[in-house]
Amino acid sequence: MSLQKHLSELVGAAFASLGLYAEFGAVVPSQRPELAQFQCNGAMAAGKQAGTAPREIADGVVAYLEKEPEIASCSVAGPGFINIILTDATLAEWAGKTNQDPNLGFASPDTPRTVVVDYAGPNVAKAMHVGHIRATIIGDSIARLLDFAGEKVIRDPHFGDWGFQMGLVIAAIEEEQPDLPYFDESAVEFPATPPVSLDDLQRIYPEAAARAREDEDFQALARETTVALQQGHPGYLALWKQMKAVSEESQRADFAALGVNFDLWYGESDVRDRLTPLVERLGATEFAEESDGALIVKVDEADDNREYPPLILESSAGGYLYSTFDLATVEMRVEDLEADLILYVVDRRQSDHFTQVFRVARKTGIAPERVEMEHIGFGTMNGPDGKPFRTREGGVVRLGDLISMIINAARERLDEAHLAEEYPEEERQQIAAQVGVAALKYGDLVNNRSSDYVFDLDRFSSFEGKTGPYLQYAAVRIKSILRRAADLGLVAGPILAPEVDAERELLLELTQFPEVVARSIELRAPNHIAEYSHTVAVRFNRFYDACHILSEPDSGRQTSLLSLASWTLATLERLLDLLGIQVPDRM
RNA sequence: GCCCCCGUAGCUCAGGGGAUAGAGCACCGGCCUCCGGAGCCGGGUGCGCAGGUUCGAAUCCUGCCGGGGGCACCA
Repeated sequence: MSLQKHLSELVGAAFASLGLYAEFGAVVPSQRPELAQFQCNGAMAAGKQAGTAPREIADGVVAYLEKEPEIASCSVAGPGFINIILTDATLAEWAGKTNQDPNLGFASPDTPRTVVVDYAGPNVAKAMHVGHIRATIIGDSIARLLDFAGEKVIRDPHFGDWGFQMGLVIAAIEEEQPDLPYFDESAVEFPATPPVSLDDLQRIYPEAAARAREDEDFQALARETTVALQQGHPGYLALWKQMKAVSEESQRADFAALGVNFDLWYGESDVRDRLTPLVERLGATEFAEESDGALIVKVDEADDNREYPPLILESSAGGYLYSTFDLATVEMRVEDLEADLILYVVDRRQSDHFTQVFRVARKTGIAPERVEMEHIGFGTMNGPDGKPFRTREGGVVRLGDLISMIINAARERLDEAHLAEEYPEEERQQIAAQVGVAALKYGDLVNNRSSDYVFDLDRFSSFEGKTGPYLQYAAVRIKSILRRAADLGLVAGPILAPEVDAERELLLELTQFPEVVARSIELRAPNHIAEYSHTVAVRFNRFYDACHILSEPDSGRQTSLLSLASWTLATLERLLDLLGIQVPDRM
């Protein structure tokens, strides 16, 4: 139970004592900190419903609350705002309860759900690029949030490895090097090493894609190649496996650099055995029909204000496209993984695609009613010019390059600031990596996920302002105090009633942790965590300035302040962990 | 053409139907016998425009203007 929930129940009881719904008692942090700590706005709504003057109701609530020992003062303001200030003893009591709780006051659900988080979405045949950064970072944070909240989380990168892009690349390679054994119908053995490097693929794929747009013959060839692969052509399959291995190697490196892990390592191809049976089954239902040589399912619904394109089950060439992969993947996640909720952390430009998939999955029974599916869309990462982030030459920036870029920037900032100068080189580089990744992740996650944002290397890697490095620095400073305190033999003690404003405000801020986490999960919005972590750091810095722990003469108070500092650190580290950011021990 | 998203301070961005709309940067001024000053304190005439709903709107609805995106065999 959080302090805010506890208060809401208390105020709810006050409303109930007046014969009104307890729900009106919902309490939120005060918007006017100089007036109160918490406020309840329920009197206005209650007044309207009961046909009574809001202030009259508020007066009644206040009269009830004034008798509560936890409440120091309580008053009505404006049209019927109820302002509440708690006694310092109550704050200390709640601090004591939350401080030692590993979940920092957050209560897990009674019945965890199985949640599949589908994010990152790398493609075979190319290295990850900036377009994957948000999917990876946001998806990872959402998975961490759900995991912290006690859900059973299954992280799945969902490789794009079975579609038309594979046919394109294979067809292009076949044309370039037709003598390779993969293309020899009679071959039964294939080379152990791939005929192409990742750099080759980086070149071949865009070229082939561009050519297919203009060259109808090549396009048809690539489609046929895709179908052949999907139908199990041995040579194509062997080549495909090798290309997959080549790109996975670089993708694993990128994920490792970002500190992102998955529970599964599945792609479209992992449901390939489900494709034909699924299409045959749906093809026999009233939902499917033939159109322009393709097998489609219409997805329009009665109260739509627009027309949707149909979902394509099977292309006119006889191959399967990503909608079919996604449907089969839903089926797999429902049947094999027993998912209750599937989250797709994918660029919001694909919202029509997910509308199609969700509707078809629902109406064909692939996704039973109990299974929820959500598209968690996000906006684009732009460059300083406001257009999608590119290299100076106008090319696509590889994710690995972006990561190196920001780690180098972090290293430069550390050197400039003469931080970590006396540490071993290995540790300095390790710190630079942690700081760089923090800069990248925080710079992304602090934005509302559905809006576009501007990637600014210098700003993100700065130690000043609302940045990842600033938060790491704040946490490191607390660690430093705790280390020094330990050296002096000081042990954290019970949290006493706060005496100064900065101390009280920090304490109050820390009690908001459960609400912020809950809201962040509900909205699938890590930016609330990011904003809150900054607020906590700012509150701590004020406290740090106002309360000097190590020189505090009163030992009871000193150990209380120490506890507050360690509670802050625990909160900050947890918040940053939810964003996928690590805090070095020193920097 | 139809549909979706966005428009908030000089800049980059938050903002949950509630009071006086916030943060960071930048700029100006203070604070170092003290735990890491990469800190703290102070400095602000901003919700694209016009209507509507509501006791109350940046938030919900309608229209307009401006920007971005999407519209079946790519993912």
